[in-house]
Amino acid sequence: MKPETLHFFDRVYEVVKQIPSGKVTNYGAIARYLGAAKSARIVGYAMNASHNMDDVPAHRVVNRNGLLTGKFHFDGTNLMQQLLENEGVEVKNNQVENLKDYYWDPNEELNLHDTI
DNA sequence: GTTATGACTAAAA
DNA sequence: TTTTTAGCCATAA
Repeated sequence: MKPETLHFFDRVYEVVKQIPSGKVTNYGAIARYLGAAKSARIVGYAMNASHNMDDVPAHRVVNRNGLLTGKFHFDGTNLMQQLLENEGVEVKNNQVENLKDYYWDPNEELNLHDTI
């Protein structure tokens, strides 16, 4: 298959969609999974455009520090935090507690990229 | 076509 | 230790 034919955004969405409930990941991990380790910013940019796609759980993607950087892009003031807490993720002051415990790495969990 | 920006990250001070 | 700088590359203007 030729992933190059797909836009970067679409690949990001496919990965984000596969994040299990109650788990979170960071932009760098997704970028690395797509083969662009140093282009984490593009992943975040893709998330910004993901608002049109309801299937993309953007709230499960946080920055490397576990900080909910995209919180202000959600409708509600603390909608992103509530969504995570609703899934069992402990969030405190816009930051995920025990991030290492909730962390989900596509490179570790998704050995194959046939899903796309 | 060139410039600016960003839901980031890693390295340097 | 914390703060700043630089790199990254796809959109937008």
